[in-house]
Amino acid sequence: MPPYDPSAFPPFAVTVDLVVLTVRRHSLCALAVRRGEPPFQGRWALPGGFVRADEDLAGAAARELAEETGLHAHDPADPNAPYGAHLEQLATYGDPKRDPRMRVVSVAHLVLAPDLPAPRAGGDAHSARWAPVESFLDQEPTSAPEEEAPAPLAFDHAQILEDGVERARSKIEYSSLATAFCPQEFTVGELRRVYEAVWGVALDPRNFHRKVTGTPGFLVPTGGTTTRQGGRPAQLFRAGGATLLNPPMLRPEA
Amino acid sequence: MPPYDPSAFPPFAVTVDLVVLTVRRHSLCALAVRRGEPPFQGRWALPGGFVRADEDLAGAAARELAEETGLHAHDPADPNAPYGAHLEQLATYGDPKRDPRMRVVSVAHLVLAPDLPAPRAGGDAHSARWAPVESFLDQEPTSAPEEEAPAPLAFDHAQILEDGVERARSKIEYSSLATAFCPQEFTVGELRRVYEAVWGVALDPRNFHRKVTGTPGFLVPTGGTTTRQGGRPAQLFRAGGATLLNPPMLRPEA
DNA sequence: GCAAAAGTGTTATAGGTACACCCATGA
DNA sequence: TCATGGGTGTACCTATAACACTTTTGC
Repeated sequence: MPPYDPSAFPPFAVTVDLVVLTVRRHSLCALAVRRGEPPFQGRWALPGGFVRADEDLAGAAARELAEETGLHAHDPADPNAPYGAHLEQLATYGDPKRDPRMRVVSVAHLVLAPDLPAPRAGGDAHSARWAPVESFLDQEPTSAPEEEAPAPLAFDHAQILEDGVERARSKIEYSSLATAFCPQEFTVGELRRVYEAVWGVALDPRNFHRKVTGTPGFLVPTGGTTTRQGGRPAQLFRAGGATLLNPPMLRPEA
Repeated sequence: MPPYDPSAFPPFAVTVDLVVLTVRRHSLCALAVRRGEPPFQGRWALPGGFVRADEDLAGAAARELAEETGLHAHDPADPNAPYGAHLEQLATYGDPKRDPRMRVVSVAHLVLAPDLPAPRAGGDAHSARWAPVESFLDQEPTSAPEEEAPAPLAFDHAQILEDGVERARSKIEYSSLATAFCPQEFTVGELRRVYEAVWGVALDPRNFHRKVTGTPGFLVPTGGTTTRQGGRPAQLFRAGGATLLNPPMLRPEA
């Protein structure tokens, strides 16, 4: 690396973009915001913004998350921190032509959040929405046009979203991350519906129950029960300390 | 995102750093280069350099790899491309203070290569070396000081190397990436020694043989045999087309 | 013959799938 | 009483771990 010489390297803008996922009404949904300025004015895009001069990448992502949703991110380094959404770095996108204005490198982050109150974005409810991830990804006119399918996402955001969804799908296999989609206390059935929504499959409720309650460190019973799903009261659980599941959850094959 | 206004965002330098791993003499080794200029002059660091104005991130990583080692990266999008090292994006490091000179965001990449002829770096053999990854990571004086243990790596490169090693260790579990450490044709025993070196464990040769030859798409026999390891001649294999292994290889627990 | 590495067979056991069956609540 | 979801028991099957044993070379 050469000594400090500002003319020796080209200047870049660095942004963070957020893939914010949640499970609503049995379906995996992503947060999108409507762009107010060109390029791609009026199109949907992932939330994000410039990294400031004095903040690190995770900090910028957490700040953008709070500004766009009111969520605050959980800091895994501090287990006593208040409850918060899971945030992790996803990947970095730096094609020279990805932004027509200038050279922008975007460090994408993945956020997993429980089902939320309505999103807010600068107070304008029309400029932020949750939508099923397929509505952003299935852009070929395979079936009847649905009103759910907006124009393709701006920039390379469809690719970023697809990478984030795939990360989430694979990571809930071998980690306890699926609990990040649940409220603090949840039932085994609610957790199962998270897996079913993220993977897009049906799971056997009986084997699922045995498996998650038998995996050490995954779930700890709170002692309470709930009947909010109807039927027999279900035990309530919190996420246990384990982050890596052994044995892992197995995603059914195609 | 605000409209184009160069004063609205701080300028960053963007670099790529490379975690280049190989297996030599039954041990997982990383490539390091000696820094010629401050900061950290004379210390070992990961190879890397600035991203140019017109190249994308993977292209910059492939260029640096060729410049520092003579290796060229395999393009997974073109299976007919000539044999080459595996290259993938690892993670991005952007702490505001990670480089004392200026704000630098580094997009780290992971390279897996077969055992190589001696490294070269600008023709100066003294400025590049392979060393076991533990010699860079075990920086506490746990045992007798070895000549193998140089000063800690410059910048945050010890963290980057550790992340790269962990990525390699986990990825050979469920993908066929371990073959990237082998020459084009290799024996089951050679592949087993790769797993043993990367994981730092001993594996049962008999069960290993059954498992890798029984996993569809992992290995294809070339028909040839070799006796270069001594003992009974062993069949030679090439990497099969499969990238995801099903069932996965299981890393023995602690 | 002997050492060394390759490769096969066999057995015990853990974990998964499928599904019959019972439990506790609200309507 | 019935519908709904929660939860347990059990039989079958697949994959793995452990290890005895045979094969084919070099020396």
